Amino acid sequence: MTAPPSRATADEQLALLTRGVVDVHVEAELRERLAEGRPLLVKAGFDPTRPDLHLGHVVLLRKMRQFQDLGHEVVFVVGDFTARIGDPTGRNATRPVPTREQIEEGARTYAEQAFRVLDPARTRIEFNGRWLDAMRFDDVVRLAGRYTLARMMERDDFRRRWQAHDRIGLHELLYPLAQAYDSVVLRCDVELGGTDQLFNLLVGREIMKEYGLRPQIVMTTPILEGTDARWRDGRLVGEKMSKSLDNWIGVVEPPLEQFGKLMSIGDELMWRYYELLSSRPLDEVAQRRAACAEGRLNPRDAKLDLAHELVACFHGRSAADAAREAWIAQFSRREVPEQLPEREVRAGEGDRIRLVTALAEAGVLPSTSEARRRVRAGAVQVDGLRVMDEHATLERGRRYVIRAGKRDWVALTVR
RNA sequence: GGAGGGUUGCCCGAGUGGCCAAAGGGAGCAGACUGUAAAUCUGCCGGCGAACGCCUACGGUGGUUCGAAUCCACCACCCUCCA
Repeated sequence: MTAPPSRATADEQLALLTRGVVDVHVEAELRERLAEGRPLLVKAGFDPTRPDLHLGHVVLLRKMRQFQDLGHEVVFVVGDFTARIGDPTGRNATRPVPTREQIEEGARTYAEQAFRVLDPARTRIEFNGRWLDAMRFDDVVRLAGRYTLARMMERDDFRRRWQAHDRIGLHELLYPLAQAYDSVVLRCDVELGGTDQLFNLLVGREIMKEYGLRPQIVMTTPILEGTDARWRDGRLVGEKMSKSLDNWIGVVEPPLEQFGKLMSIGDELMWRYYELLSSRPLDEVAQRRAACAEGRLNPRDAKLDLAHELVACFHGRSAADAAREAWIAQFSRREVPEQLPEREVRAGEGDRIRLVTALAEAGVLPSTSEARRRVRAGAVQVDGLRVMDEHATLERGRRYVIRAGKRDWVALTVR
């Protein structure tokens, strides 16, 4: 991570903090506050119903970490209140409301993951239910009176739905206010969020002014593209990273898993990840990119460095070293992986078992049909020899090393 | 309250009584090539079975029929128009 230039000037800090940031409202105010030389209170909110942090969240967490390294204090606000009230978009109305225990559990694992990036010593965790639960209806009405419908309808999402005559629940108008109120209670200097949060963050500014406070500075970070983003017509095209789209890399996934996923992203996406996730200086990234374009640097090697840096961030340097070595051995040199899952299956009649049955029973592949397909496709090797016969059998008492596809390996003993 | 349209496999979407495990596309998987990148080509793409085949599947339930994704009834949900 970034080394703490403890005595950085306001301008030096500003340069660092605005890297990879889409919007700053208002930059002059940020410089002003940095110049005050005191630790600023920096807030970011998280939804505790999705307790799996991935690289998309890391973009924001890294920005928070930068603030910490410069001596500022970060508040990690868990939106437990919002989670209990329900889904703000009203889209999945049937989604079960999580229990208190689930939310607390989610928040706990959330923090645990976040601390792979954040500095625990400079992080405060707050549940917004602490103050929102205590509000009475008249408090809410008074809060609502501080904002207007016209301003609320400036939000893209609301305006579009209004024009399309789609349903907009009145409670939805309250969510931005609740989030803004968090800032009032905490007296934030800065609030961070993804670009999709811009509107809500700006409401925070307005409401703070209404309460006679200095408005928070708002900074937004880009939404990270998922691992399946591709280069089309001269630009990067892809959905945002999310677990449900299965284009994610989790913060707590095993090192080799992370390493492998990073190595299989497209080249263009690599530069995006370099920019938003790496702590290498931007001009160095630019140099590497140019070197790749001119053929002086193999993009694969640039990707190896990126994967190593990120895995080291989440799991430590030695785990990253091991992951890199294992990856090169298995996928570049095509060797048998060092750590094979050991499985056992029972032989049937004649002291034998069919290969396809064994693969399914051992849980290597989801079904014998899938195993059959792979065998027919020539994807299966037993002890280094390709097996194309779907009727092939294995013998009792032996241990086989089986490859059932690019990444499905097993050491299988027949009992 | 009235009229009409829709609900198909992971997604989109064709299919209006047997030839439908269901066209086509996308995604995905595997193989070749390679840098486990992209692009490209090939194959696969519900489950079980050595195999003839069997089972499950076209919103839900029930019915008509030798036979239904396709026809009928009721129910649920979504959309459009009228009031």
